Amino acid sequence: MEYNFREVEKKWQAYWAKNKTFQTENNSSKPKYYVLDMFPYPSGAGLHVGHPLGYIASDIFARYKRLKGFNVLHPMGYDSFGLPAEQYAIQTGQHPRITTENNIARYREQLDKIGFSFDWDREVRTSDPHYYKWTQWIFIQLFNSWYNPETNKAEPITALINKFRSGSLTIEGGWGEVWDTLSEKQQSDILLNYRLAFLSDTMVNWCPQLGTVLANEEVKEGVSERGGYPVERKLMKQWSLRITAYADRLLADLDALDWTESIKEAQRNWIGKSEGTSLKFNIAPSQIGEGWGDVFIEVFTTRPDTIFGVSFVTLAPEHELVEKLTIPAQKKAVDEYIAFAKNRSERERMADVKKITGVFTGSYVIHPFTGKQVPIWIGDYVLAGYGTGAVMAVPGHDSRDYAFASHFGIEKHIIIQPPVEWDFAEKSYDEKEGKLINSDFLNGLEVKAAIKKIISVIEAKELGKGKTNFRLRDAVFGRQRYWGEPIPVYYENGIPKVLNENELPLLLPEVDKYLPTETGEPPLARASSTWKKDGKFEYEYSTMPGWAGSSWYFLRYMDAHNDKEFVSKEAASYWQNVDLYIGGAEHATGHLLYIRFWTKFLNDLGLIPVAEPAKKLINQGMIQGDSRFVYKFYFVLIEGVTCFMKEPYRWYVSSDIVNKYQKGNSSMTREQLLNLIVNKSEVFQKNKIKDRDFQEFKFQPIHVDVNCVDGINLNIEKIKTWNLNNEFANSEFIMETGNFTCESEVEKMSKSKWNVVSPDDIVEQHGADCLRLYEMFLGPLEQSKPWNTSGISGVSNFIRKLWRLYHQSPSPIGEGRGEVFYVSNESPTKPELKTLHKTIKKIAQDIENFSFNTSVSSFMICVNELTELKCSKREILESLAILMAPYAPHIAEELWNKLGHEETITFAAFPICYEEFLIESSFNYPISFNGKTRFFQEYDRALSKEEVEKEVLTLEQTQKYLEGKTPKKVIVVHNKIVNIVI
RNA sequence: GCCCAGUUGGCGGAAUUGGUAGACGCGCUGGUCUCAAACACCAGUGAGAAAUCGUGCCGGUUCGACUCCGGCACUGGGUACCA
Repeated sequence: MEYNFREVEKKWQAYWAKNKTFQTENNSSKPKYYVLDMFPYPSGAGLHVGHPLGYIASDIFARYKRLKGFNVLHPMGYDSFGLPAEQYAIQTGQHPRITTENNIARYREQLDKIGFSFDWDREVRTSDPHYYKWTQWIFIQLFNSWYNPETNKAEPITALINKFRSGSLTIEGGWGEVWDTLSEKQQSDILLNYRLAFLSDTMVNWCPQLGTVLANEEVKEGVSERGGYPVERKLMKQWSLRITAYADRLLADLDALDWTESIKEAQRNWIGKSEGTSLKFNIAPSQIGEGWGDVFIEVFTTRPDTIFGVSFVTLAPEHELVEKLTIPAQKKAVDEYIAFAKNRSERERMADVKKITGVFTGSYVIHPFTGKQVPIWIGDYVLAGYGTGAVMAVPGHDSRDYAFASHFGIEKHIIIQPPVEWDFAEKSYDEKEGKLINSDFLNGLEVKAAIKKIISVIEAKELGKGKTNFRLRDAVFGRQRYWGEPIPVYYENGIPKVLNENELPLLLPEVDKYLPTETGEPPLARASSTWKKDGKFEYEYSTMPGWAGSSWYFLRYMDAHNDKEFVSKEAASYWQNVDLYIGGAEHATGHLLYIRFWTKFLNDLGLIPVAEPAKKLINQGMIQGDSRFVYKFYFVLIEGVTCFMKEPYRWYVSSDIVNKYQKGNSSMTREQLLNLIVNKSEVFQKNKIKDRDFQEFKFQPIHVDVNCVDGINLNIEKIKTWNLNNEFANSEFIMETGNFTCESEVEKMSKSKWNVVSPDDIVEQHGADCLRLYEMFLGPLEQSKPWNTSGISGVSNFIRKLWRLYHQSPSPIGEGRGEVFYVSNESPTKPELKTLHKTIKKIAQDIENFSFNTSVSSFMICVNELTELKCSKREILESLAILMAPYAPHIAEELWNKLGHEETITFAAFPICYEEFLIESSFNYPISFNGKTRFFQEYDRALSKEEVEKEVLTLEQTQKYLEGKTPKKVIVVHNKIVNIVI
């Protein structure tokens, strides 16, 4: 009987569920191993074949670790708060909870069919109140903490209050008061400057279409990552998290992580540490009016060595001194410019990065070393949020300053002699190489030495001091949306206060509509008037962003049902952190930074024993869609010619024909093309349309569902019933040969491009084991690749071949091969053992290296060889079943069962490779001449280098290639290669 | 612009430390089985008539380079004036 994957897979999935095979205990004598997948957002479209790629890889690894004797934690859950469900709710009125639950049910069904070894008893959903209670609880801890720069960690805010109270820390902001004499409001305002979760007026990314603010990571190229809506800068009172306090540690700890270099680089760039110095420029005395006091412009620069090259100073348009420094004559121009800069959206700014804009204030500063007057400009290439919002411009050695100076005709000074030829009329010299010139006391120094020297001078003269800046911004934490965790804050007399632990969770209230109120408040403001703290204080109306729940979920899996703590100390100390984390690289600077931040914070408070969430991270590549297009034929007939037909009627032309006409190889003329179409079309024939009747025509490629196409050949019957406004029902398909071919293109897999392939179809047709093996066989895990099912038959055949290996003759019972299960208890032969142990070695290596594609090949080779050897030895076949189990668990379980085992294969012992079976007595040396292999010669492995050399030179073939010459040199690498140099 | 990854037959890809380039699979070609087809099985398959040539291009190191070094091109991803 042939292998019946449908029956077998269903049977074992039911077995695993019933016996809770993958349920994991929090204590065990076995060593622990934690394998985690980035959990999915359950979208309405369901899983496509790209999703399971990482899940299959992690599942193989988890199953492998179980076979290796580890206590494996391998959970799954859902990141179930998010925009799509809410957008759907706005459109349909259906509560996002319902949509989300339906979507989760569908995801679960799809996941179950693939045979993953998840411990579903630990499932988490971020939108579940039992879960978000603890997300809120962590927020409260953030609110109640500050970052102590002395101990370099987060500490309770009460410690800070004590410092203020005792006077060991001065209260900043010119309060100069005794703490206890300050009002509650004043105290609250001061503390908000320290709390790790704080409320402040910040420039935020406001997305009007989504009606919410977005984090920097959620904005791509000036538009929202989800939906692609324009984003603008806006000053708003917002909850933020002080991630910048952790910038240094987030950067430094990257080095020790076993993550891909590209992700670490992305994080390093995002954090963007730059070391430089601050520097004061005094305002020229002539500018200073009455009552100005001690006014100066402070700039931040990483190139203090270029101080003598400064030819102007630029302020950001938002800089606080702009108004003061603008002279009356320039006021109009400056006001206009600031208005212009303000109204430019982020997208516009990015779109014309090259466009240089700015305006002169009319004022000057005094150069701190030369004493000369330096003009003050305003330019929006200077960002208010970075450094001090002011720069010293050195056009000769900074390309942005160069562009600005060139545009406005400001002088440029050359103060570094480039070590290479340089045309300063062309561009600035930005490199940190070369000797200083025209720079007074810095002359003759190399750049690096000059930087050192100037900083010491600046510090000695108290003009500024060494300073580090980060590109990383604090993370905006509030969203003006409904479907998220309520922020556990209420306002008492305008003072934000957090709830007590026993008041959690603060449940998401019911609302009549999921839209902002008429007054522009977030949807939570629609909650009933009784939704108030103690019936009187208003709650915060913002909810948390999508990344809140995912920033700590790896901890909840350790102790998913704990209603006393977010995770128990015992569970956290047993599981520590994730040993292997698999997910997409798109989370490089978002999720992966936040989860590290929260982990460090919880670690600082002593709540968990680790400071990093995941030791090893693997990024699976994206599976792209392979889209198919058909060419639609549009035409205009010349005047007077009419074509009668039932409306609507359409023509599609096979791509091979269109390409012959279009691809510029002129293998088909316009007449030939039209003739062909006219001849093949019944309608044109009936209406006696001729090629000359066409005034003009064109072909337009339109997407068709890839599921209606076999390779590139369109299934015409299928497409006619494909329900896209009945587009294809009443149509003619013009083709030359028997096949109607489509165009193809690799694009992102998306519903709108009709190139989505669901894993369900593959599982239905070929089985889960086949899907698992095929997704792995496709190529290296980390590489992106288009989905293409053309090779799936190879894997499908392999599974059948594997099955037959356990059923092959000599069977004492059945007649034909593959009829009856049969293994023999005889001792295996040497070649059989060699094949097995070679495979054990390879598979173990491959799994450890996450090279799953090559292990599938090895299995194929193994099965091919054993089939060839007609092997039916129990000793071999049992080991093979275990080897296969992580990859193709269903068939492995079935074979294991037939081999007579009552228990699941999950906890069998991974076979051990014995090298002695791999040793061969001889080696087939490749004999090469000048590095090119020409022939082979077999010698005993014990033969020495010298003996091999002697033997090779006597060979007839060697003489042939030597052509009578004496070899210059003969290299023999023992049991590797012989190379003869002529 | 900057950063990262990649470029190997018709296709997906393999080659573990510099040592047989193209494993394995798809596709294709021929054959066996069949009334026929599908399935299955067997054989062949980088190019070239051959000598030889071949891992994006140019150069280097080496007895020997897909692998190391220098330069360039292209593709994909990230980032966007961060002083």
